[in-house]
Parts: sequence; C-alpha cells; structure tokens
Amino acid sequence: MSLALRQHFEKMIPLSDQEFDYLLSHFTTKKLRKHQFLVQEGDFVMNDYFVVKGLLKAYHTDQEGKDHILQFAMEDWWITDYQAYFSQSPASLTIDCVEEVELLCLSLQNRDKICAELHKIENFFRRKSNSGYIALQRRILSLLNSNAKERYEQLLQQYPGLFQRVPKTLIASYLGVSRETLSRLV
Amino acid sequence: MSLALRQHFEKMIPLSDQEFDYLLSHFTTKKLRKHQFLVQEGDFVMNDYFVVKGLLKAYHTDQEGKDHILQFAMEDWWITDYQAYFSQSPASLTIDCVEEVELLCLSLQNRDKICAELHKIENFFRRKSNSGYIALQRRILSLLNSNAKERYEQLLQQYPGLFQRVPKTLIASYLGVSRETLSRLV
DNA sequence: CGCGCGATTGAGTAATTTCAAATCTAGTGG
DNA sequence: CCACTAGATTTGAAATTACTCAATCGCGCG
Repeated sequence: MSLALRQHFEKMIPLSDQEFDYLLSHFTTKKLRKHQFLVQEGDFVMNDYFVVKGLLKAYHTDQEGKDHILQFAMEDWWITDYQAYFSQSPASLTIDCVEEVELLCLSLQNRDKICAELHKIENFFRRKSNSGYIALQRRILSLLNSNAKERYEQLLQQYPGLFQRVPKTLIASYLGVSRETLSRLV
Repeated sequence: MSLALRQHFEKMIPLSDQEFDYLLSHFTTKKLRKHQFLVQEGDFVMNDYFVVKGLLKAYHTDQEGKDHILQFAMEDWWITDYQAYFSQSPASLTIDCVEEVELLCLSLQNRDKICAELHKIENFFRRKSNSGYIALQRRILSLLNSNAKERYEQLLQQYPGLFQRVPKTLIASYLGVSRETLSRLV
C-alpha cells in the first residue's frame, strides 16, 4: 500500500529507505466504502489525502441544492478541501467516495514538520503545487474558451480512464452543464 | 523599488538584510509602457514577474480571435505564463500592460537556485503556490456555481480597486461573458 | 469642435436549462 | 432464467439566458 506513495514521491525526488520510512511514519491509513463521506460541509479538515486505490469526488452544493464537482481524485492523486485544510477552518466542500477507497492521510502539522525537516519534501510539495496551479489555470481557460462539447472532448482526452468509472451525471457536474445537455452533445 | 519585494517576502518569512540582499541579486528589473507586451504567444518565457507598480493582464486568444483573461496582476502580485515558464516551452498566453509597469524578474534557474540555497524561500514559494491553488479553485467554483451577475459581484467584492483601473470590457473577458451582457447586468 | 474609445441599448438568433416522460441497464431475489 | 427495481441516460418541448450584430450614446482629450 505504501509502495504507491513511495513511487509517487520518487517521480520527483530520490529517497533512501530510511527517509521514506521516516516520511511514512507521518501518515495514517483510512479505508472507506462507496458512498461514504470523507469530508462534509462544516467539518474541520484534518488531513490531505493521497489516494492509494479508488475514486472520490469533491464538490460544492449551491443555494439551490445543486452540486458542482471541483475535483475527482483517483490513484496517485491528492484530495482534500485545501481552503479548509490550510486555514484550519470549516469545510465548504463535500468529499465522498465514488468507489471503495484506500487513503494515506497527512495532517497539516505533519506536512509542515516533514517539509521543515526534509528540504527535498518541501521541494516536492512546491513543485506539486505548481503543477496543480497550472492544471487549474488550464481548466479555467477551458471554461472561458470552450463550449460544453469541447470541454467534454478535452476531458475525454485528458482522462480517458475516468469515463469508465463515473456516471455521466458526474461528468456533467464537473463540466458545468446539465446532464441533459451533456447527453445531447455526445 | 525592492522594498515592495522585501515586504512581500516578509509577510510570510523573516529575512535578515544579508539574506534579502542575496535574494535580490537574483532579480532583474524591467519597465514597460501601457500596451506593451511582456509575453507573446510562442515566446519562450524567461521569467516570473513580481509587480512593483502598475497593472497587467494575461489572456489567451481562441481560434475565433476572442480573448479570455486568465489573470490580472497588480502591485504585489506575480504573473507569467506558468505553464511555459516551468516547462520552458513556448507561451500560449499573451501578457500585456494595462498601465505603465515596473517589474522584478526571476528566472527559473534563479528561482530553483534560491529555493535550493535558502530553505525558507522554498517554504515561501510553496505556501504562495498553495494560496494560488486555492484561489483558482474558488474561481472555478464561481464559474460553475454562479451566473454572470453573481460572478461580477463576487469580483467586485474581492478586488474593489480593480474596477477603477480596468475598462468593463476586460472585466467581462475575465468573467467569461460578452461586454454587452455584462453591461445589461450591472 | 470633433474624434475615438468605451459603454449602452435594441432586436433577432443560438445555446442551454427546466420539467416531464420514456427508455435503458445492471444487480437482486425468487 | 426471469421479473423487478433503482439508478442512469435519453428525448421532447417550452422557457430562459446569453450571444451577435448593429446602432447609439457619453465623455475626455487633442
């Protein structure tokens, strides 16, 4: 289970066995069933979660009760309500499991601790965050530039595996269109 | 001019005079007039830019020739084509000056160098990037959740100063609506 | 005074949503 | 193996929203 995490780190930074074991000691594990909540609106968010196995979604529910998916996360991705996590304030997002899930959990305290103790981990998270920033910029441009059909095709191209694992309703909610409209586009 | 940068760093991390002077030696300065380009599509992007004075916009031009503003940057903000900068590949964005501008320029080599040499700078950029990530998530949710009017009001609330400095046409392009539609909403 | 840029207004068109109903599909229990 | 059900997807039709294109307005500056 922790091999996935090690490989994930080592895509960016080399680690000795000792270093990795030390890092790993700052994580806890968690398993959840399909449809279980990882984070609910209003919760304090204790951890950032690395997905070892399974698939989750993070979404916000608006005043009219409609969900808007901010993020999916599958194997090798991180997910949490970052706003809530970094500022240790109540969550405005809900995160739940689309499939059965195995997670490695990293508290903010432990994140800061390993970043302070191991310079290369701070480097890892900096670069990771930069990549994430760029990915979100791309998504914003795609929301501004492209109509629903083009956004659908871009997503299909970017994450072909996703479509076997989530219903179209959720894809629609991620793309920002109604499921009926999405259905008419395909 | 460099005082702005020092204060910017010191909002997050304390610095000695020596440390700051050393950091500053890795920046160059640049001044541009209104309407000048900082980055054009296809350019290699040599720097990340810290805005000492003035206002810029970063935008993408789609196939139909329409511009979509990804980011504004004013005093105390950073701006570049991050995709192009971090991967040292040609820019897909254009960045130009809405006002006369003074910048401090940081190359990728120098960024990596000061991050490697000064752990707390790596920490600075990590936290900076995390904040940016959260801000983009908020913007995505606002694009998914809210209609044009609500997005306008959120922007107004978030950056009241912006509206005195940029024409409504640019606001519309940032919000993802036509200028006519925006005009009818206000 | 007049030019030019930005903002507004009007009218017709295109895209998307909403609400309702029909259809399809996978999993369950008999 | 079949019938049944719940969830997911599709389709239809009307209503809404936003867009485009064109014309007009308003204001600051030379």
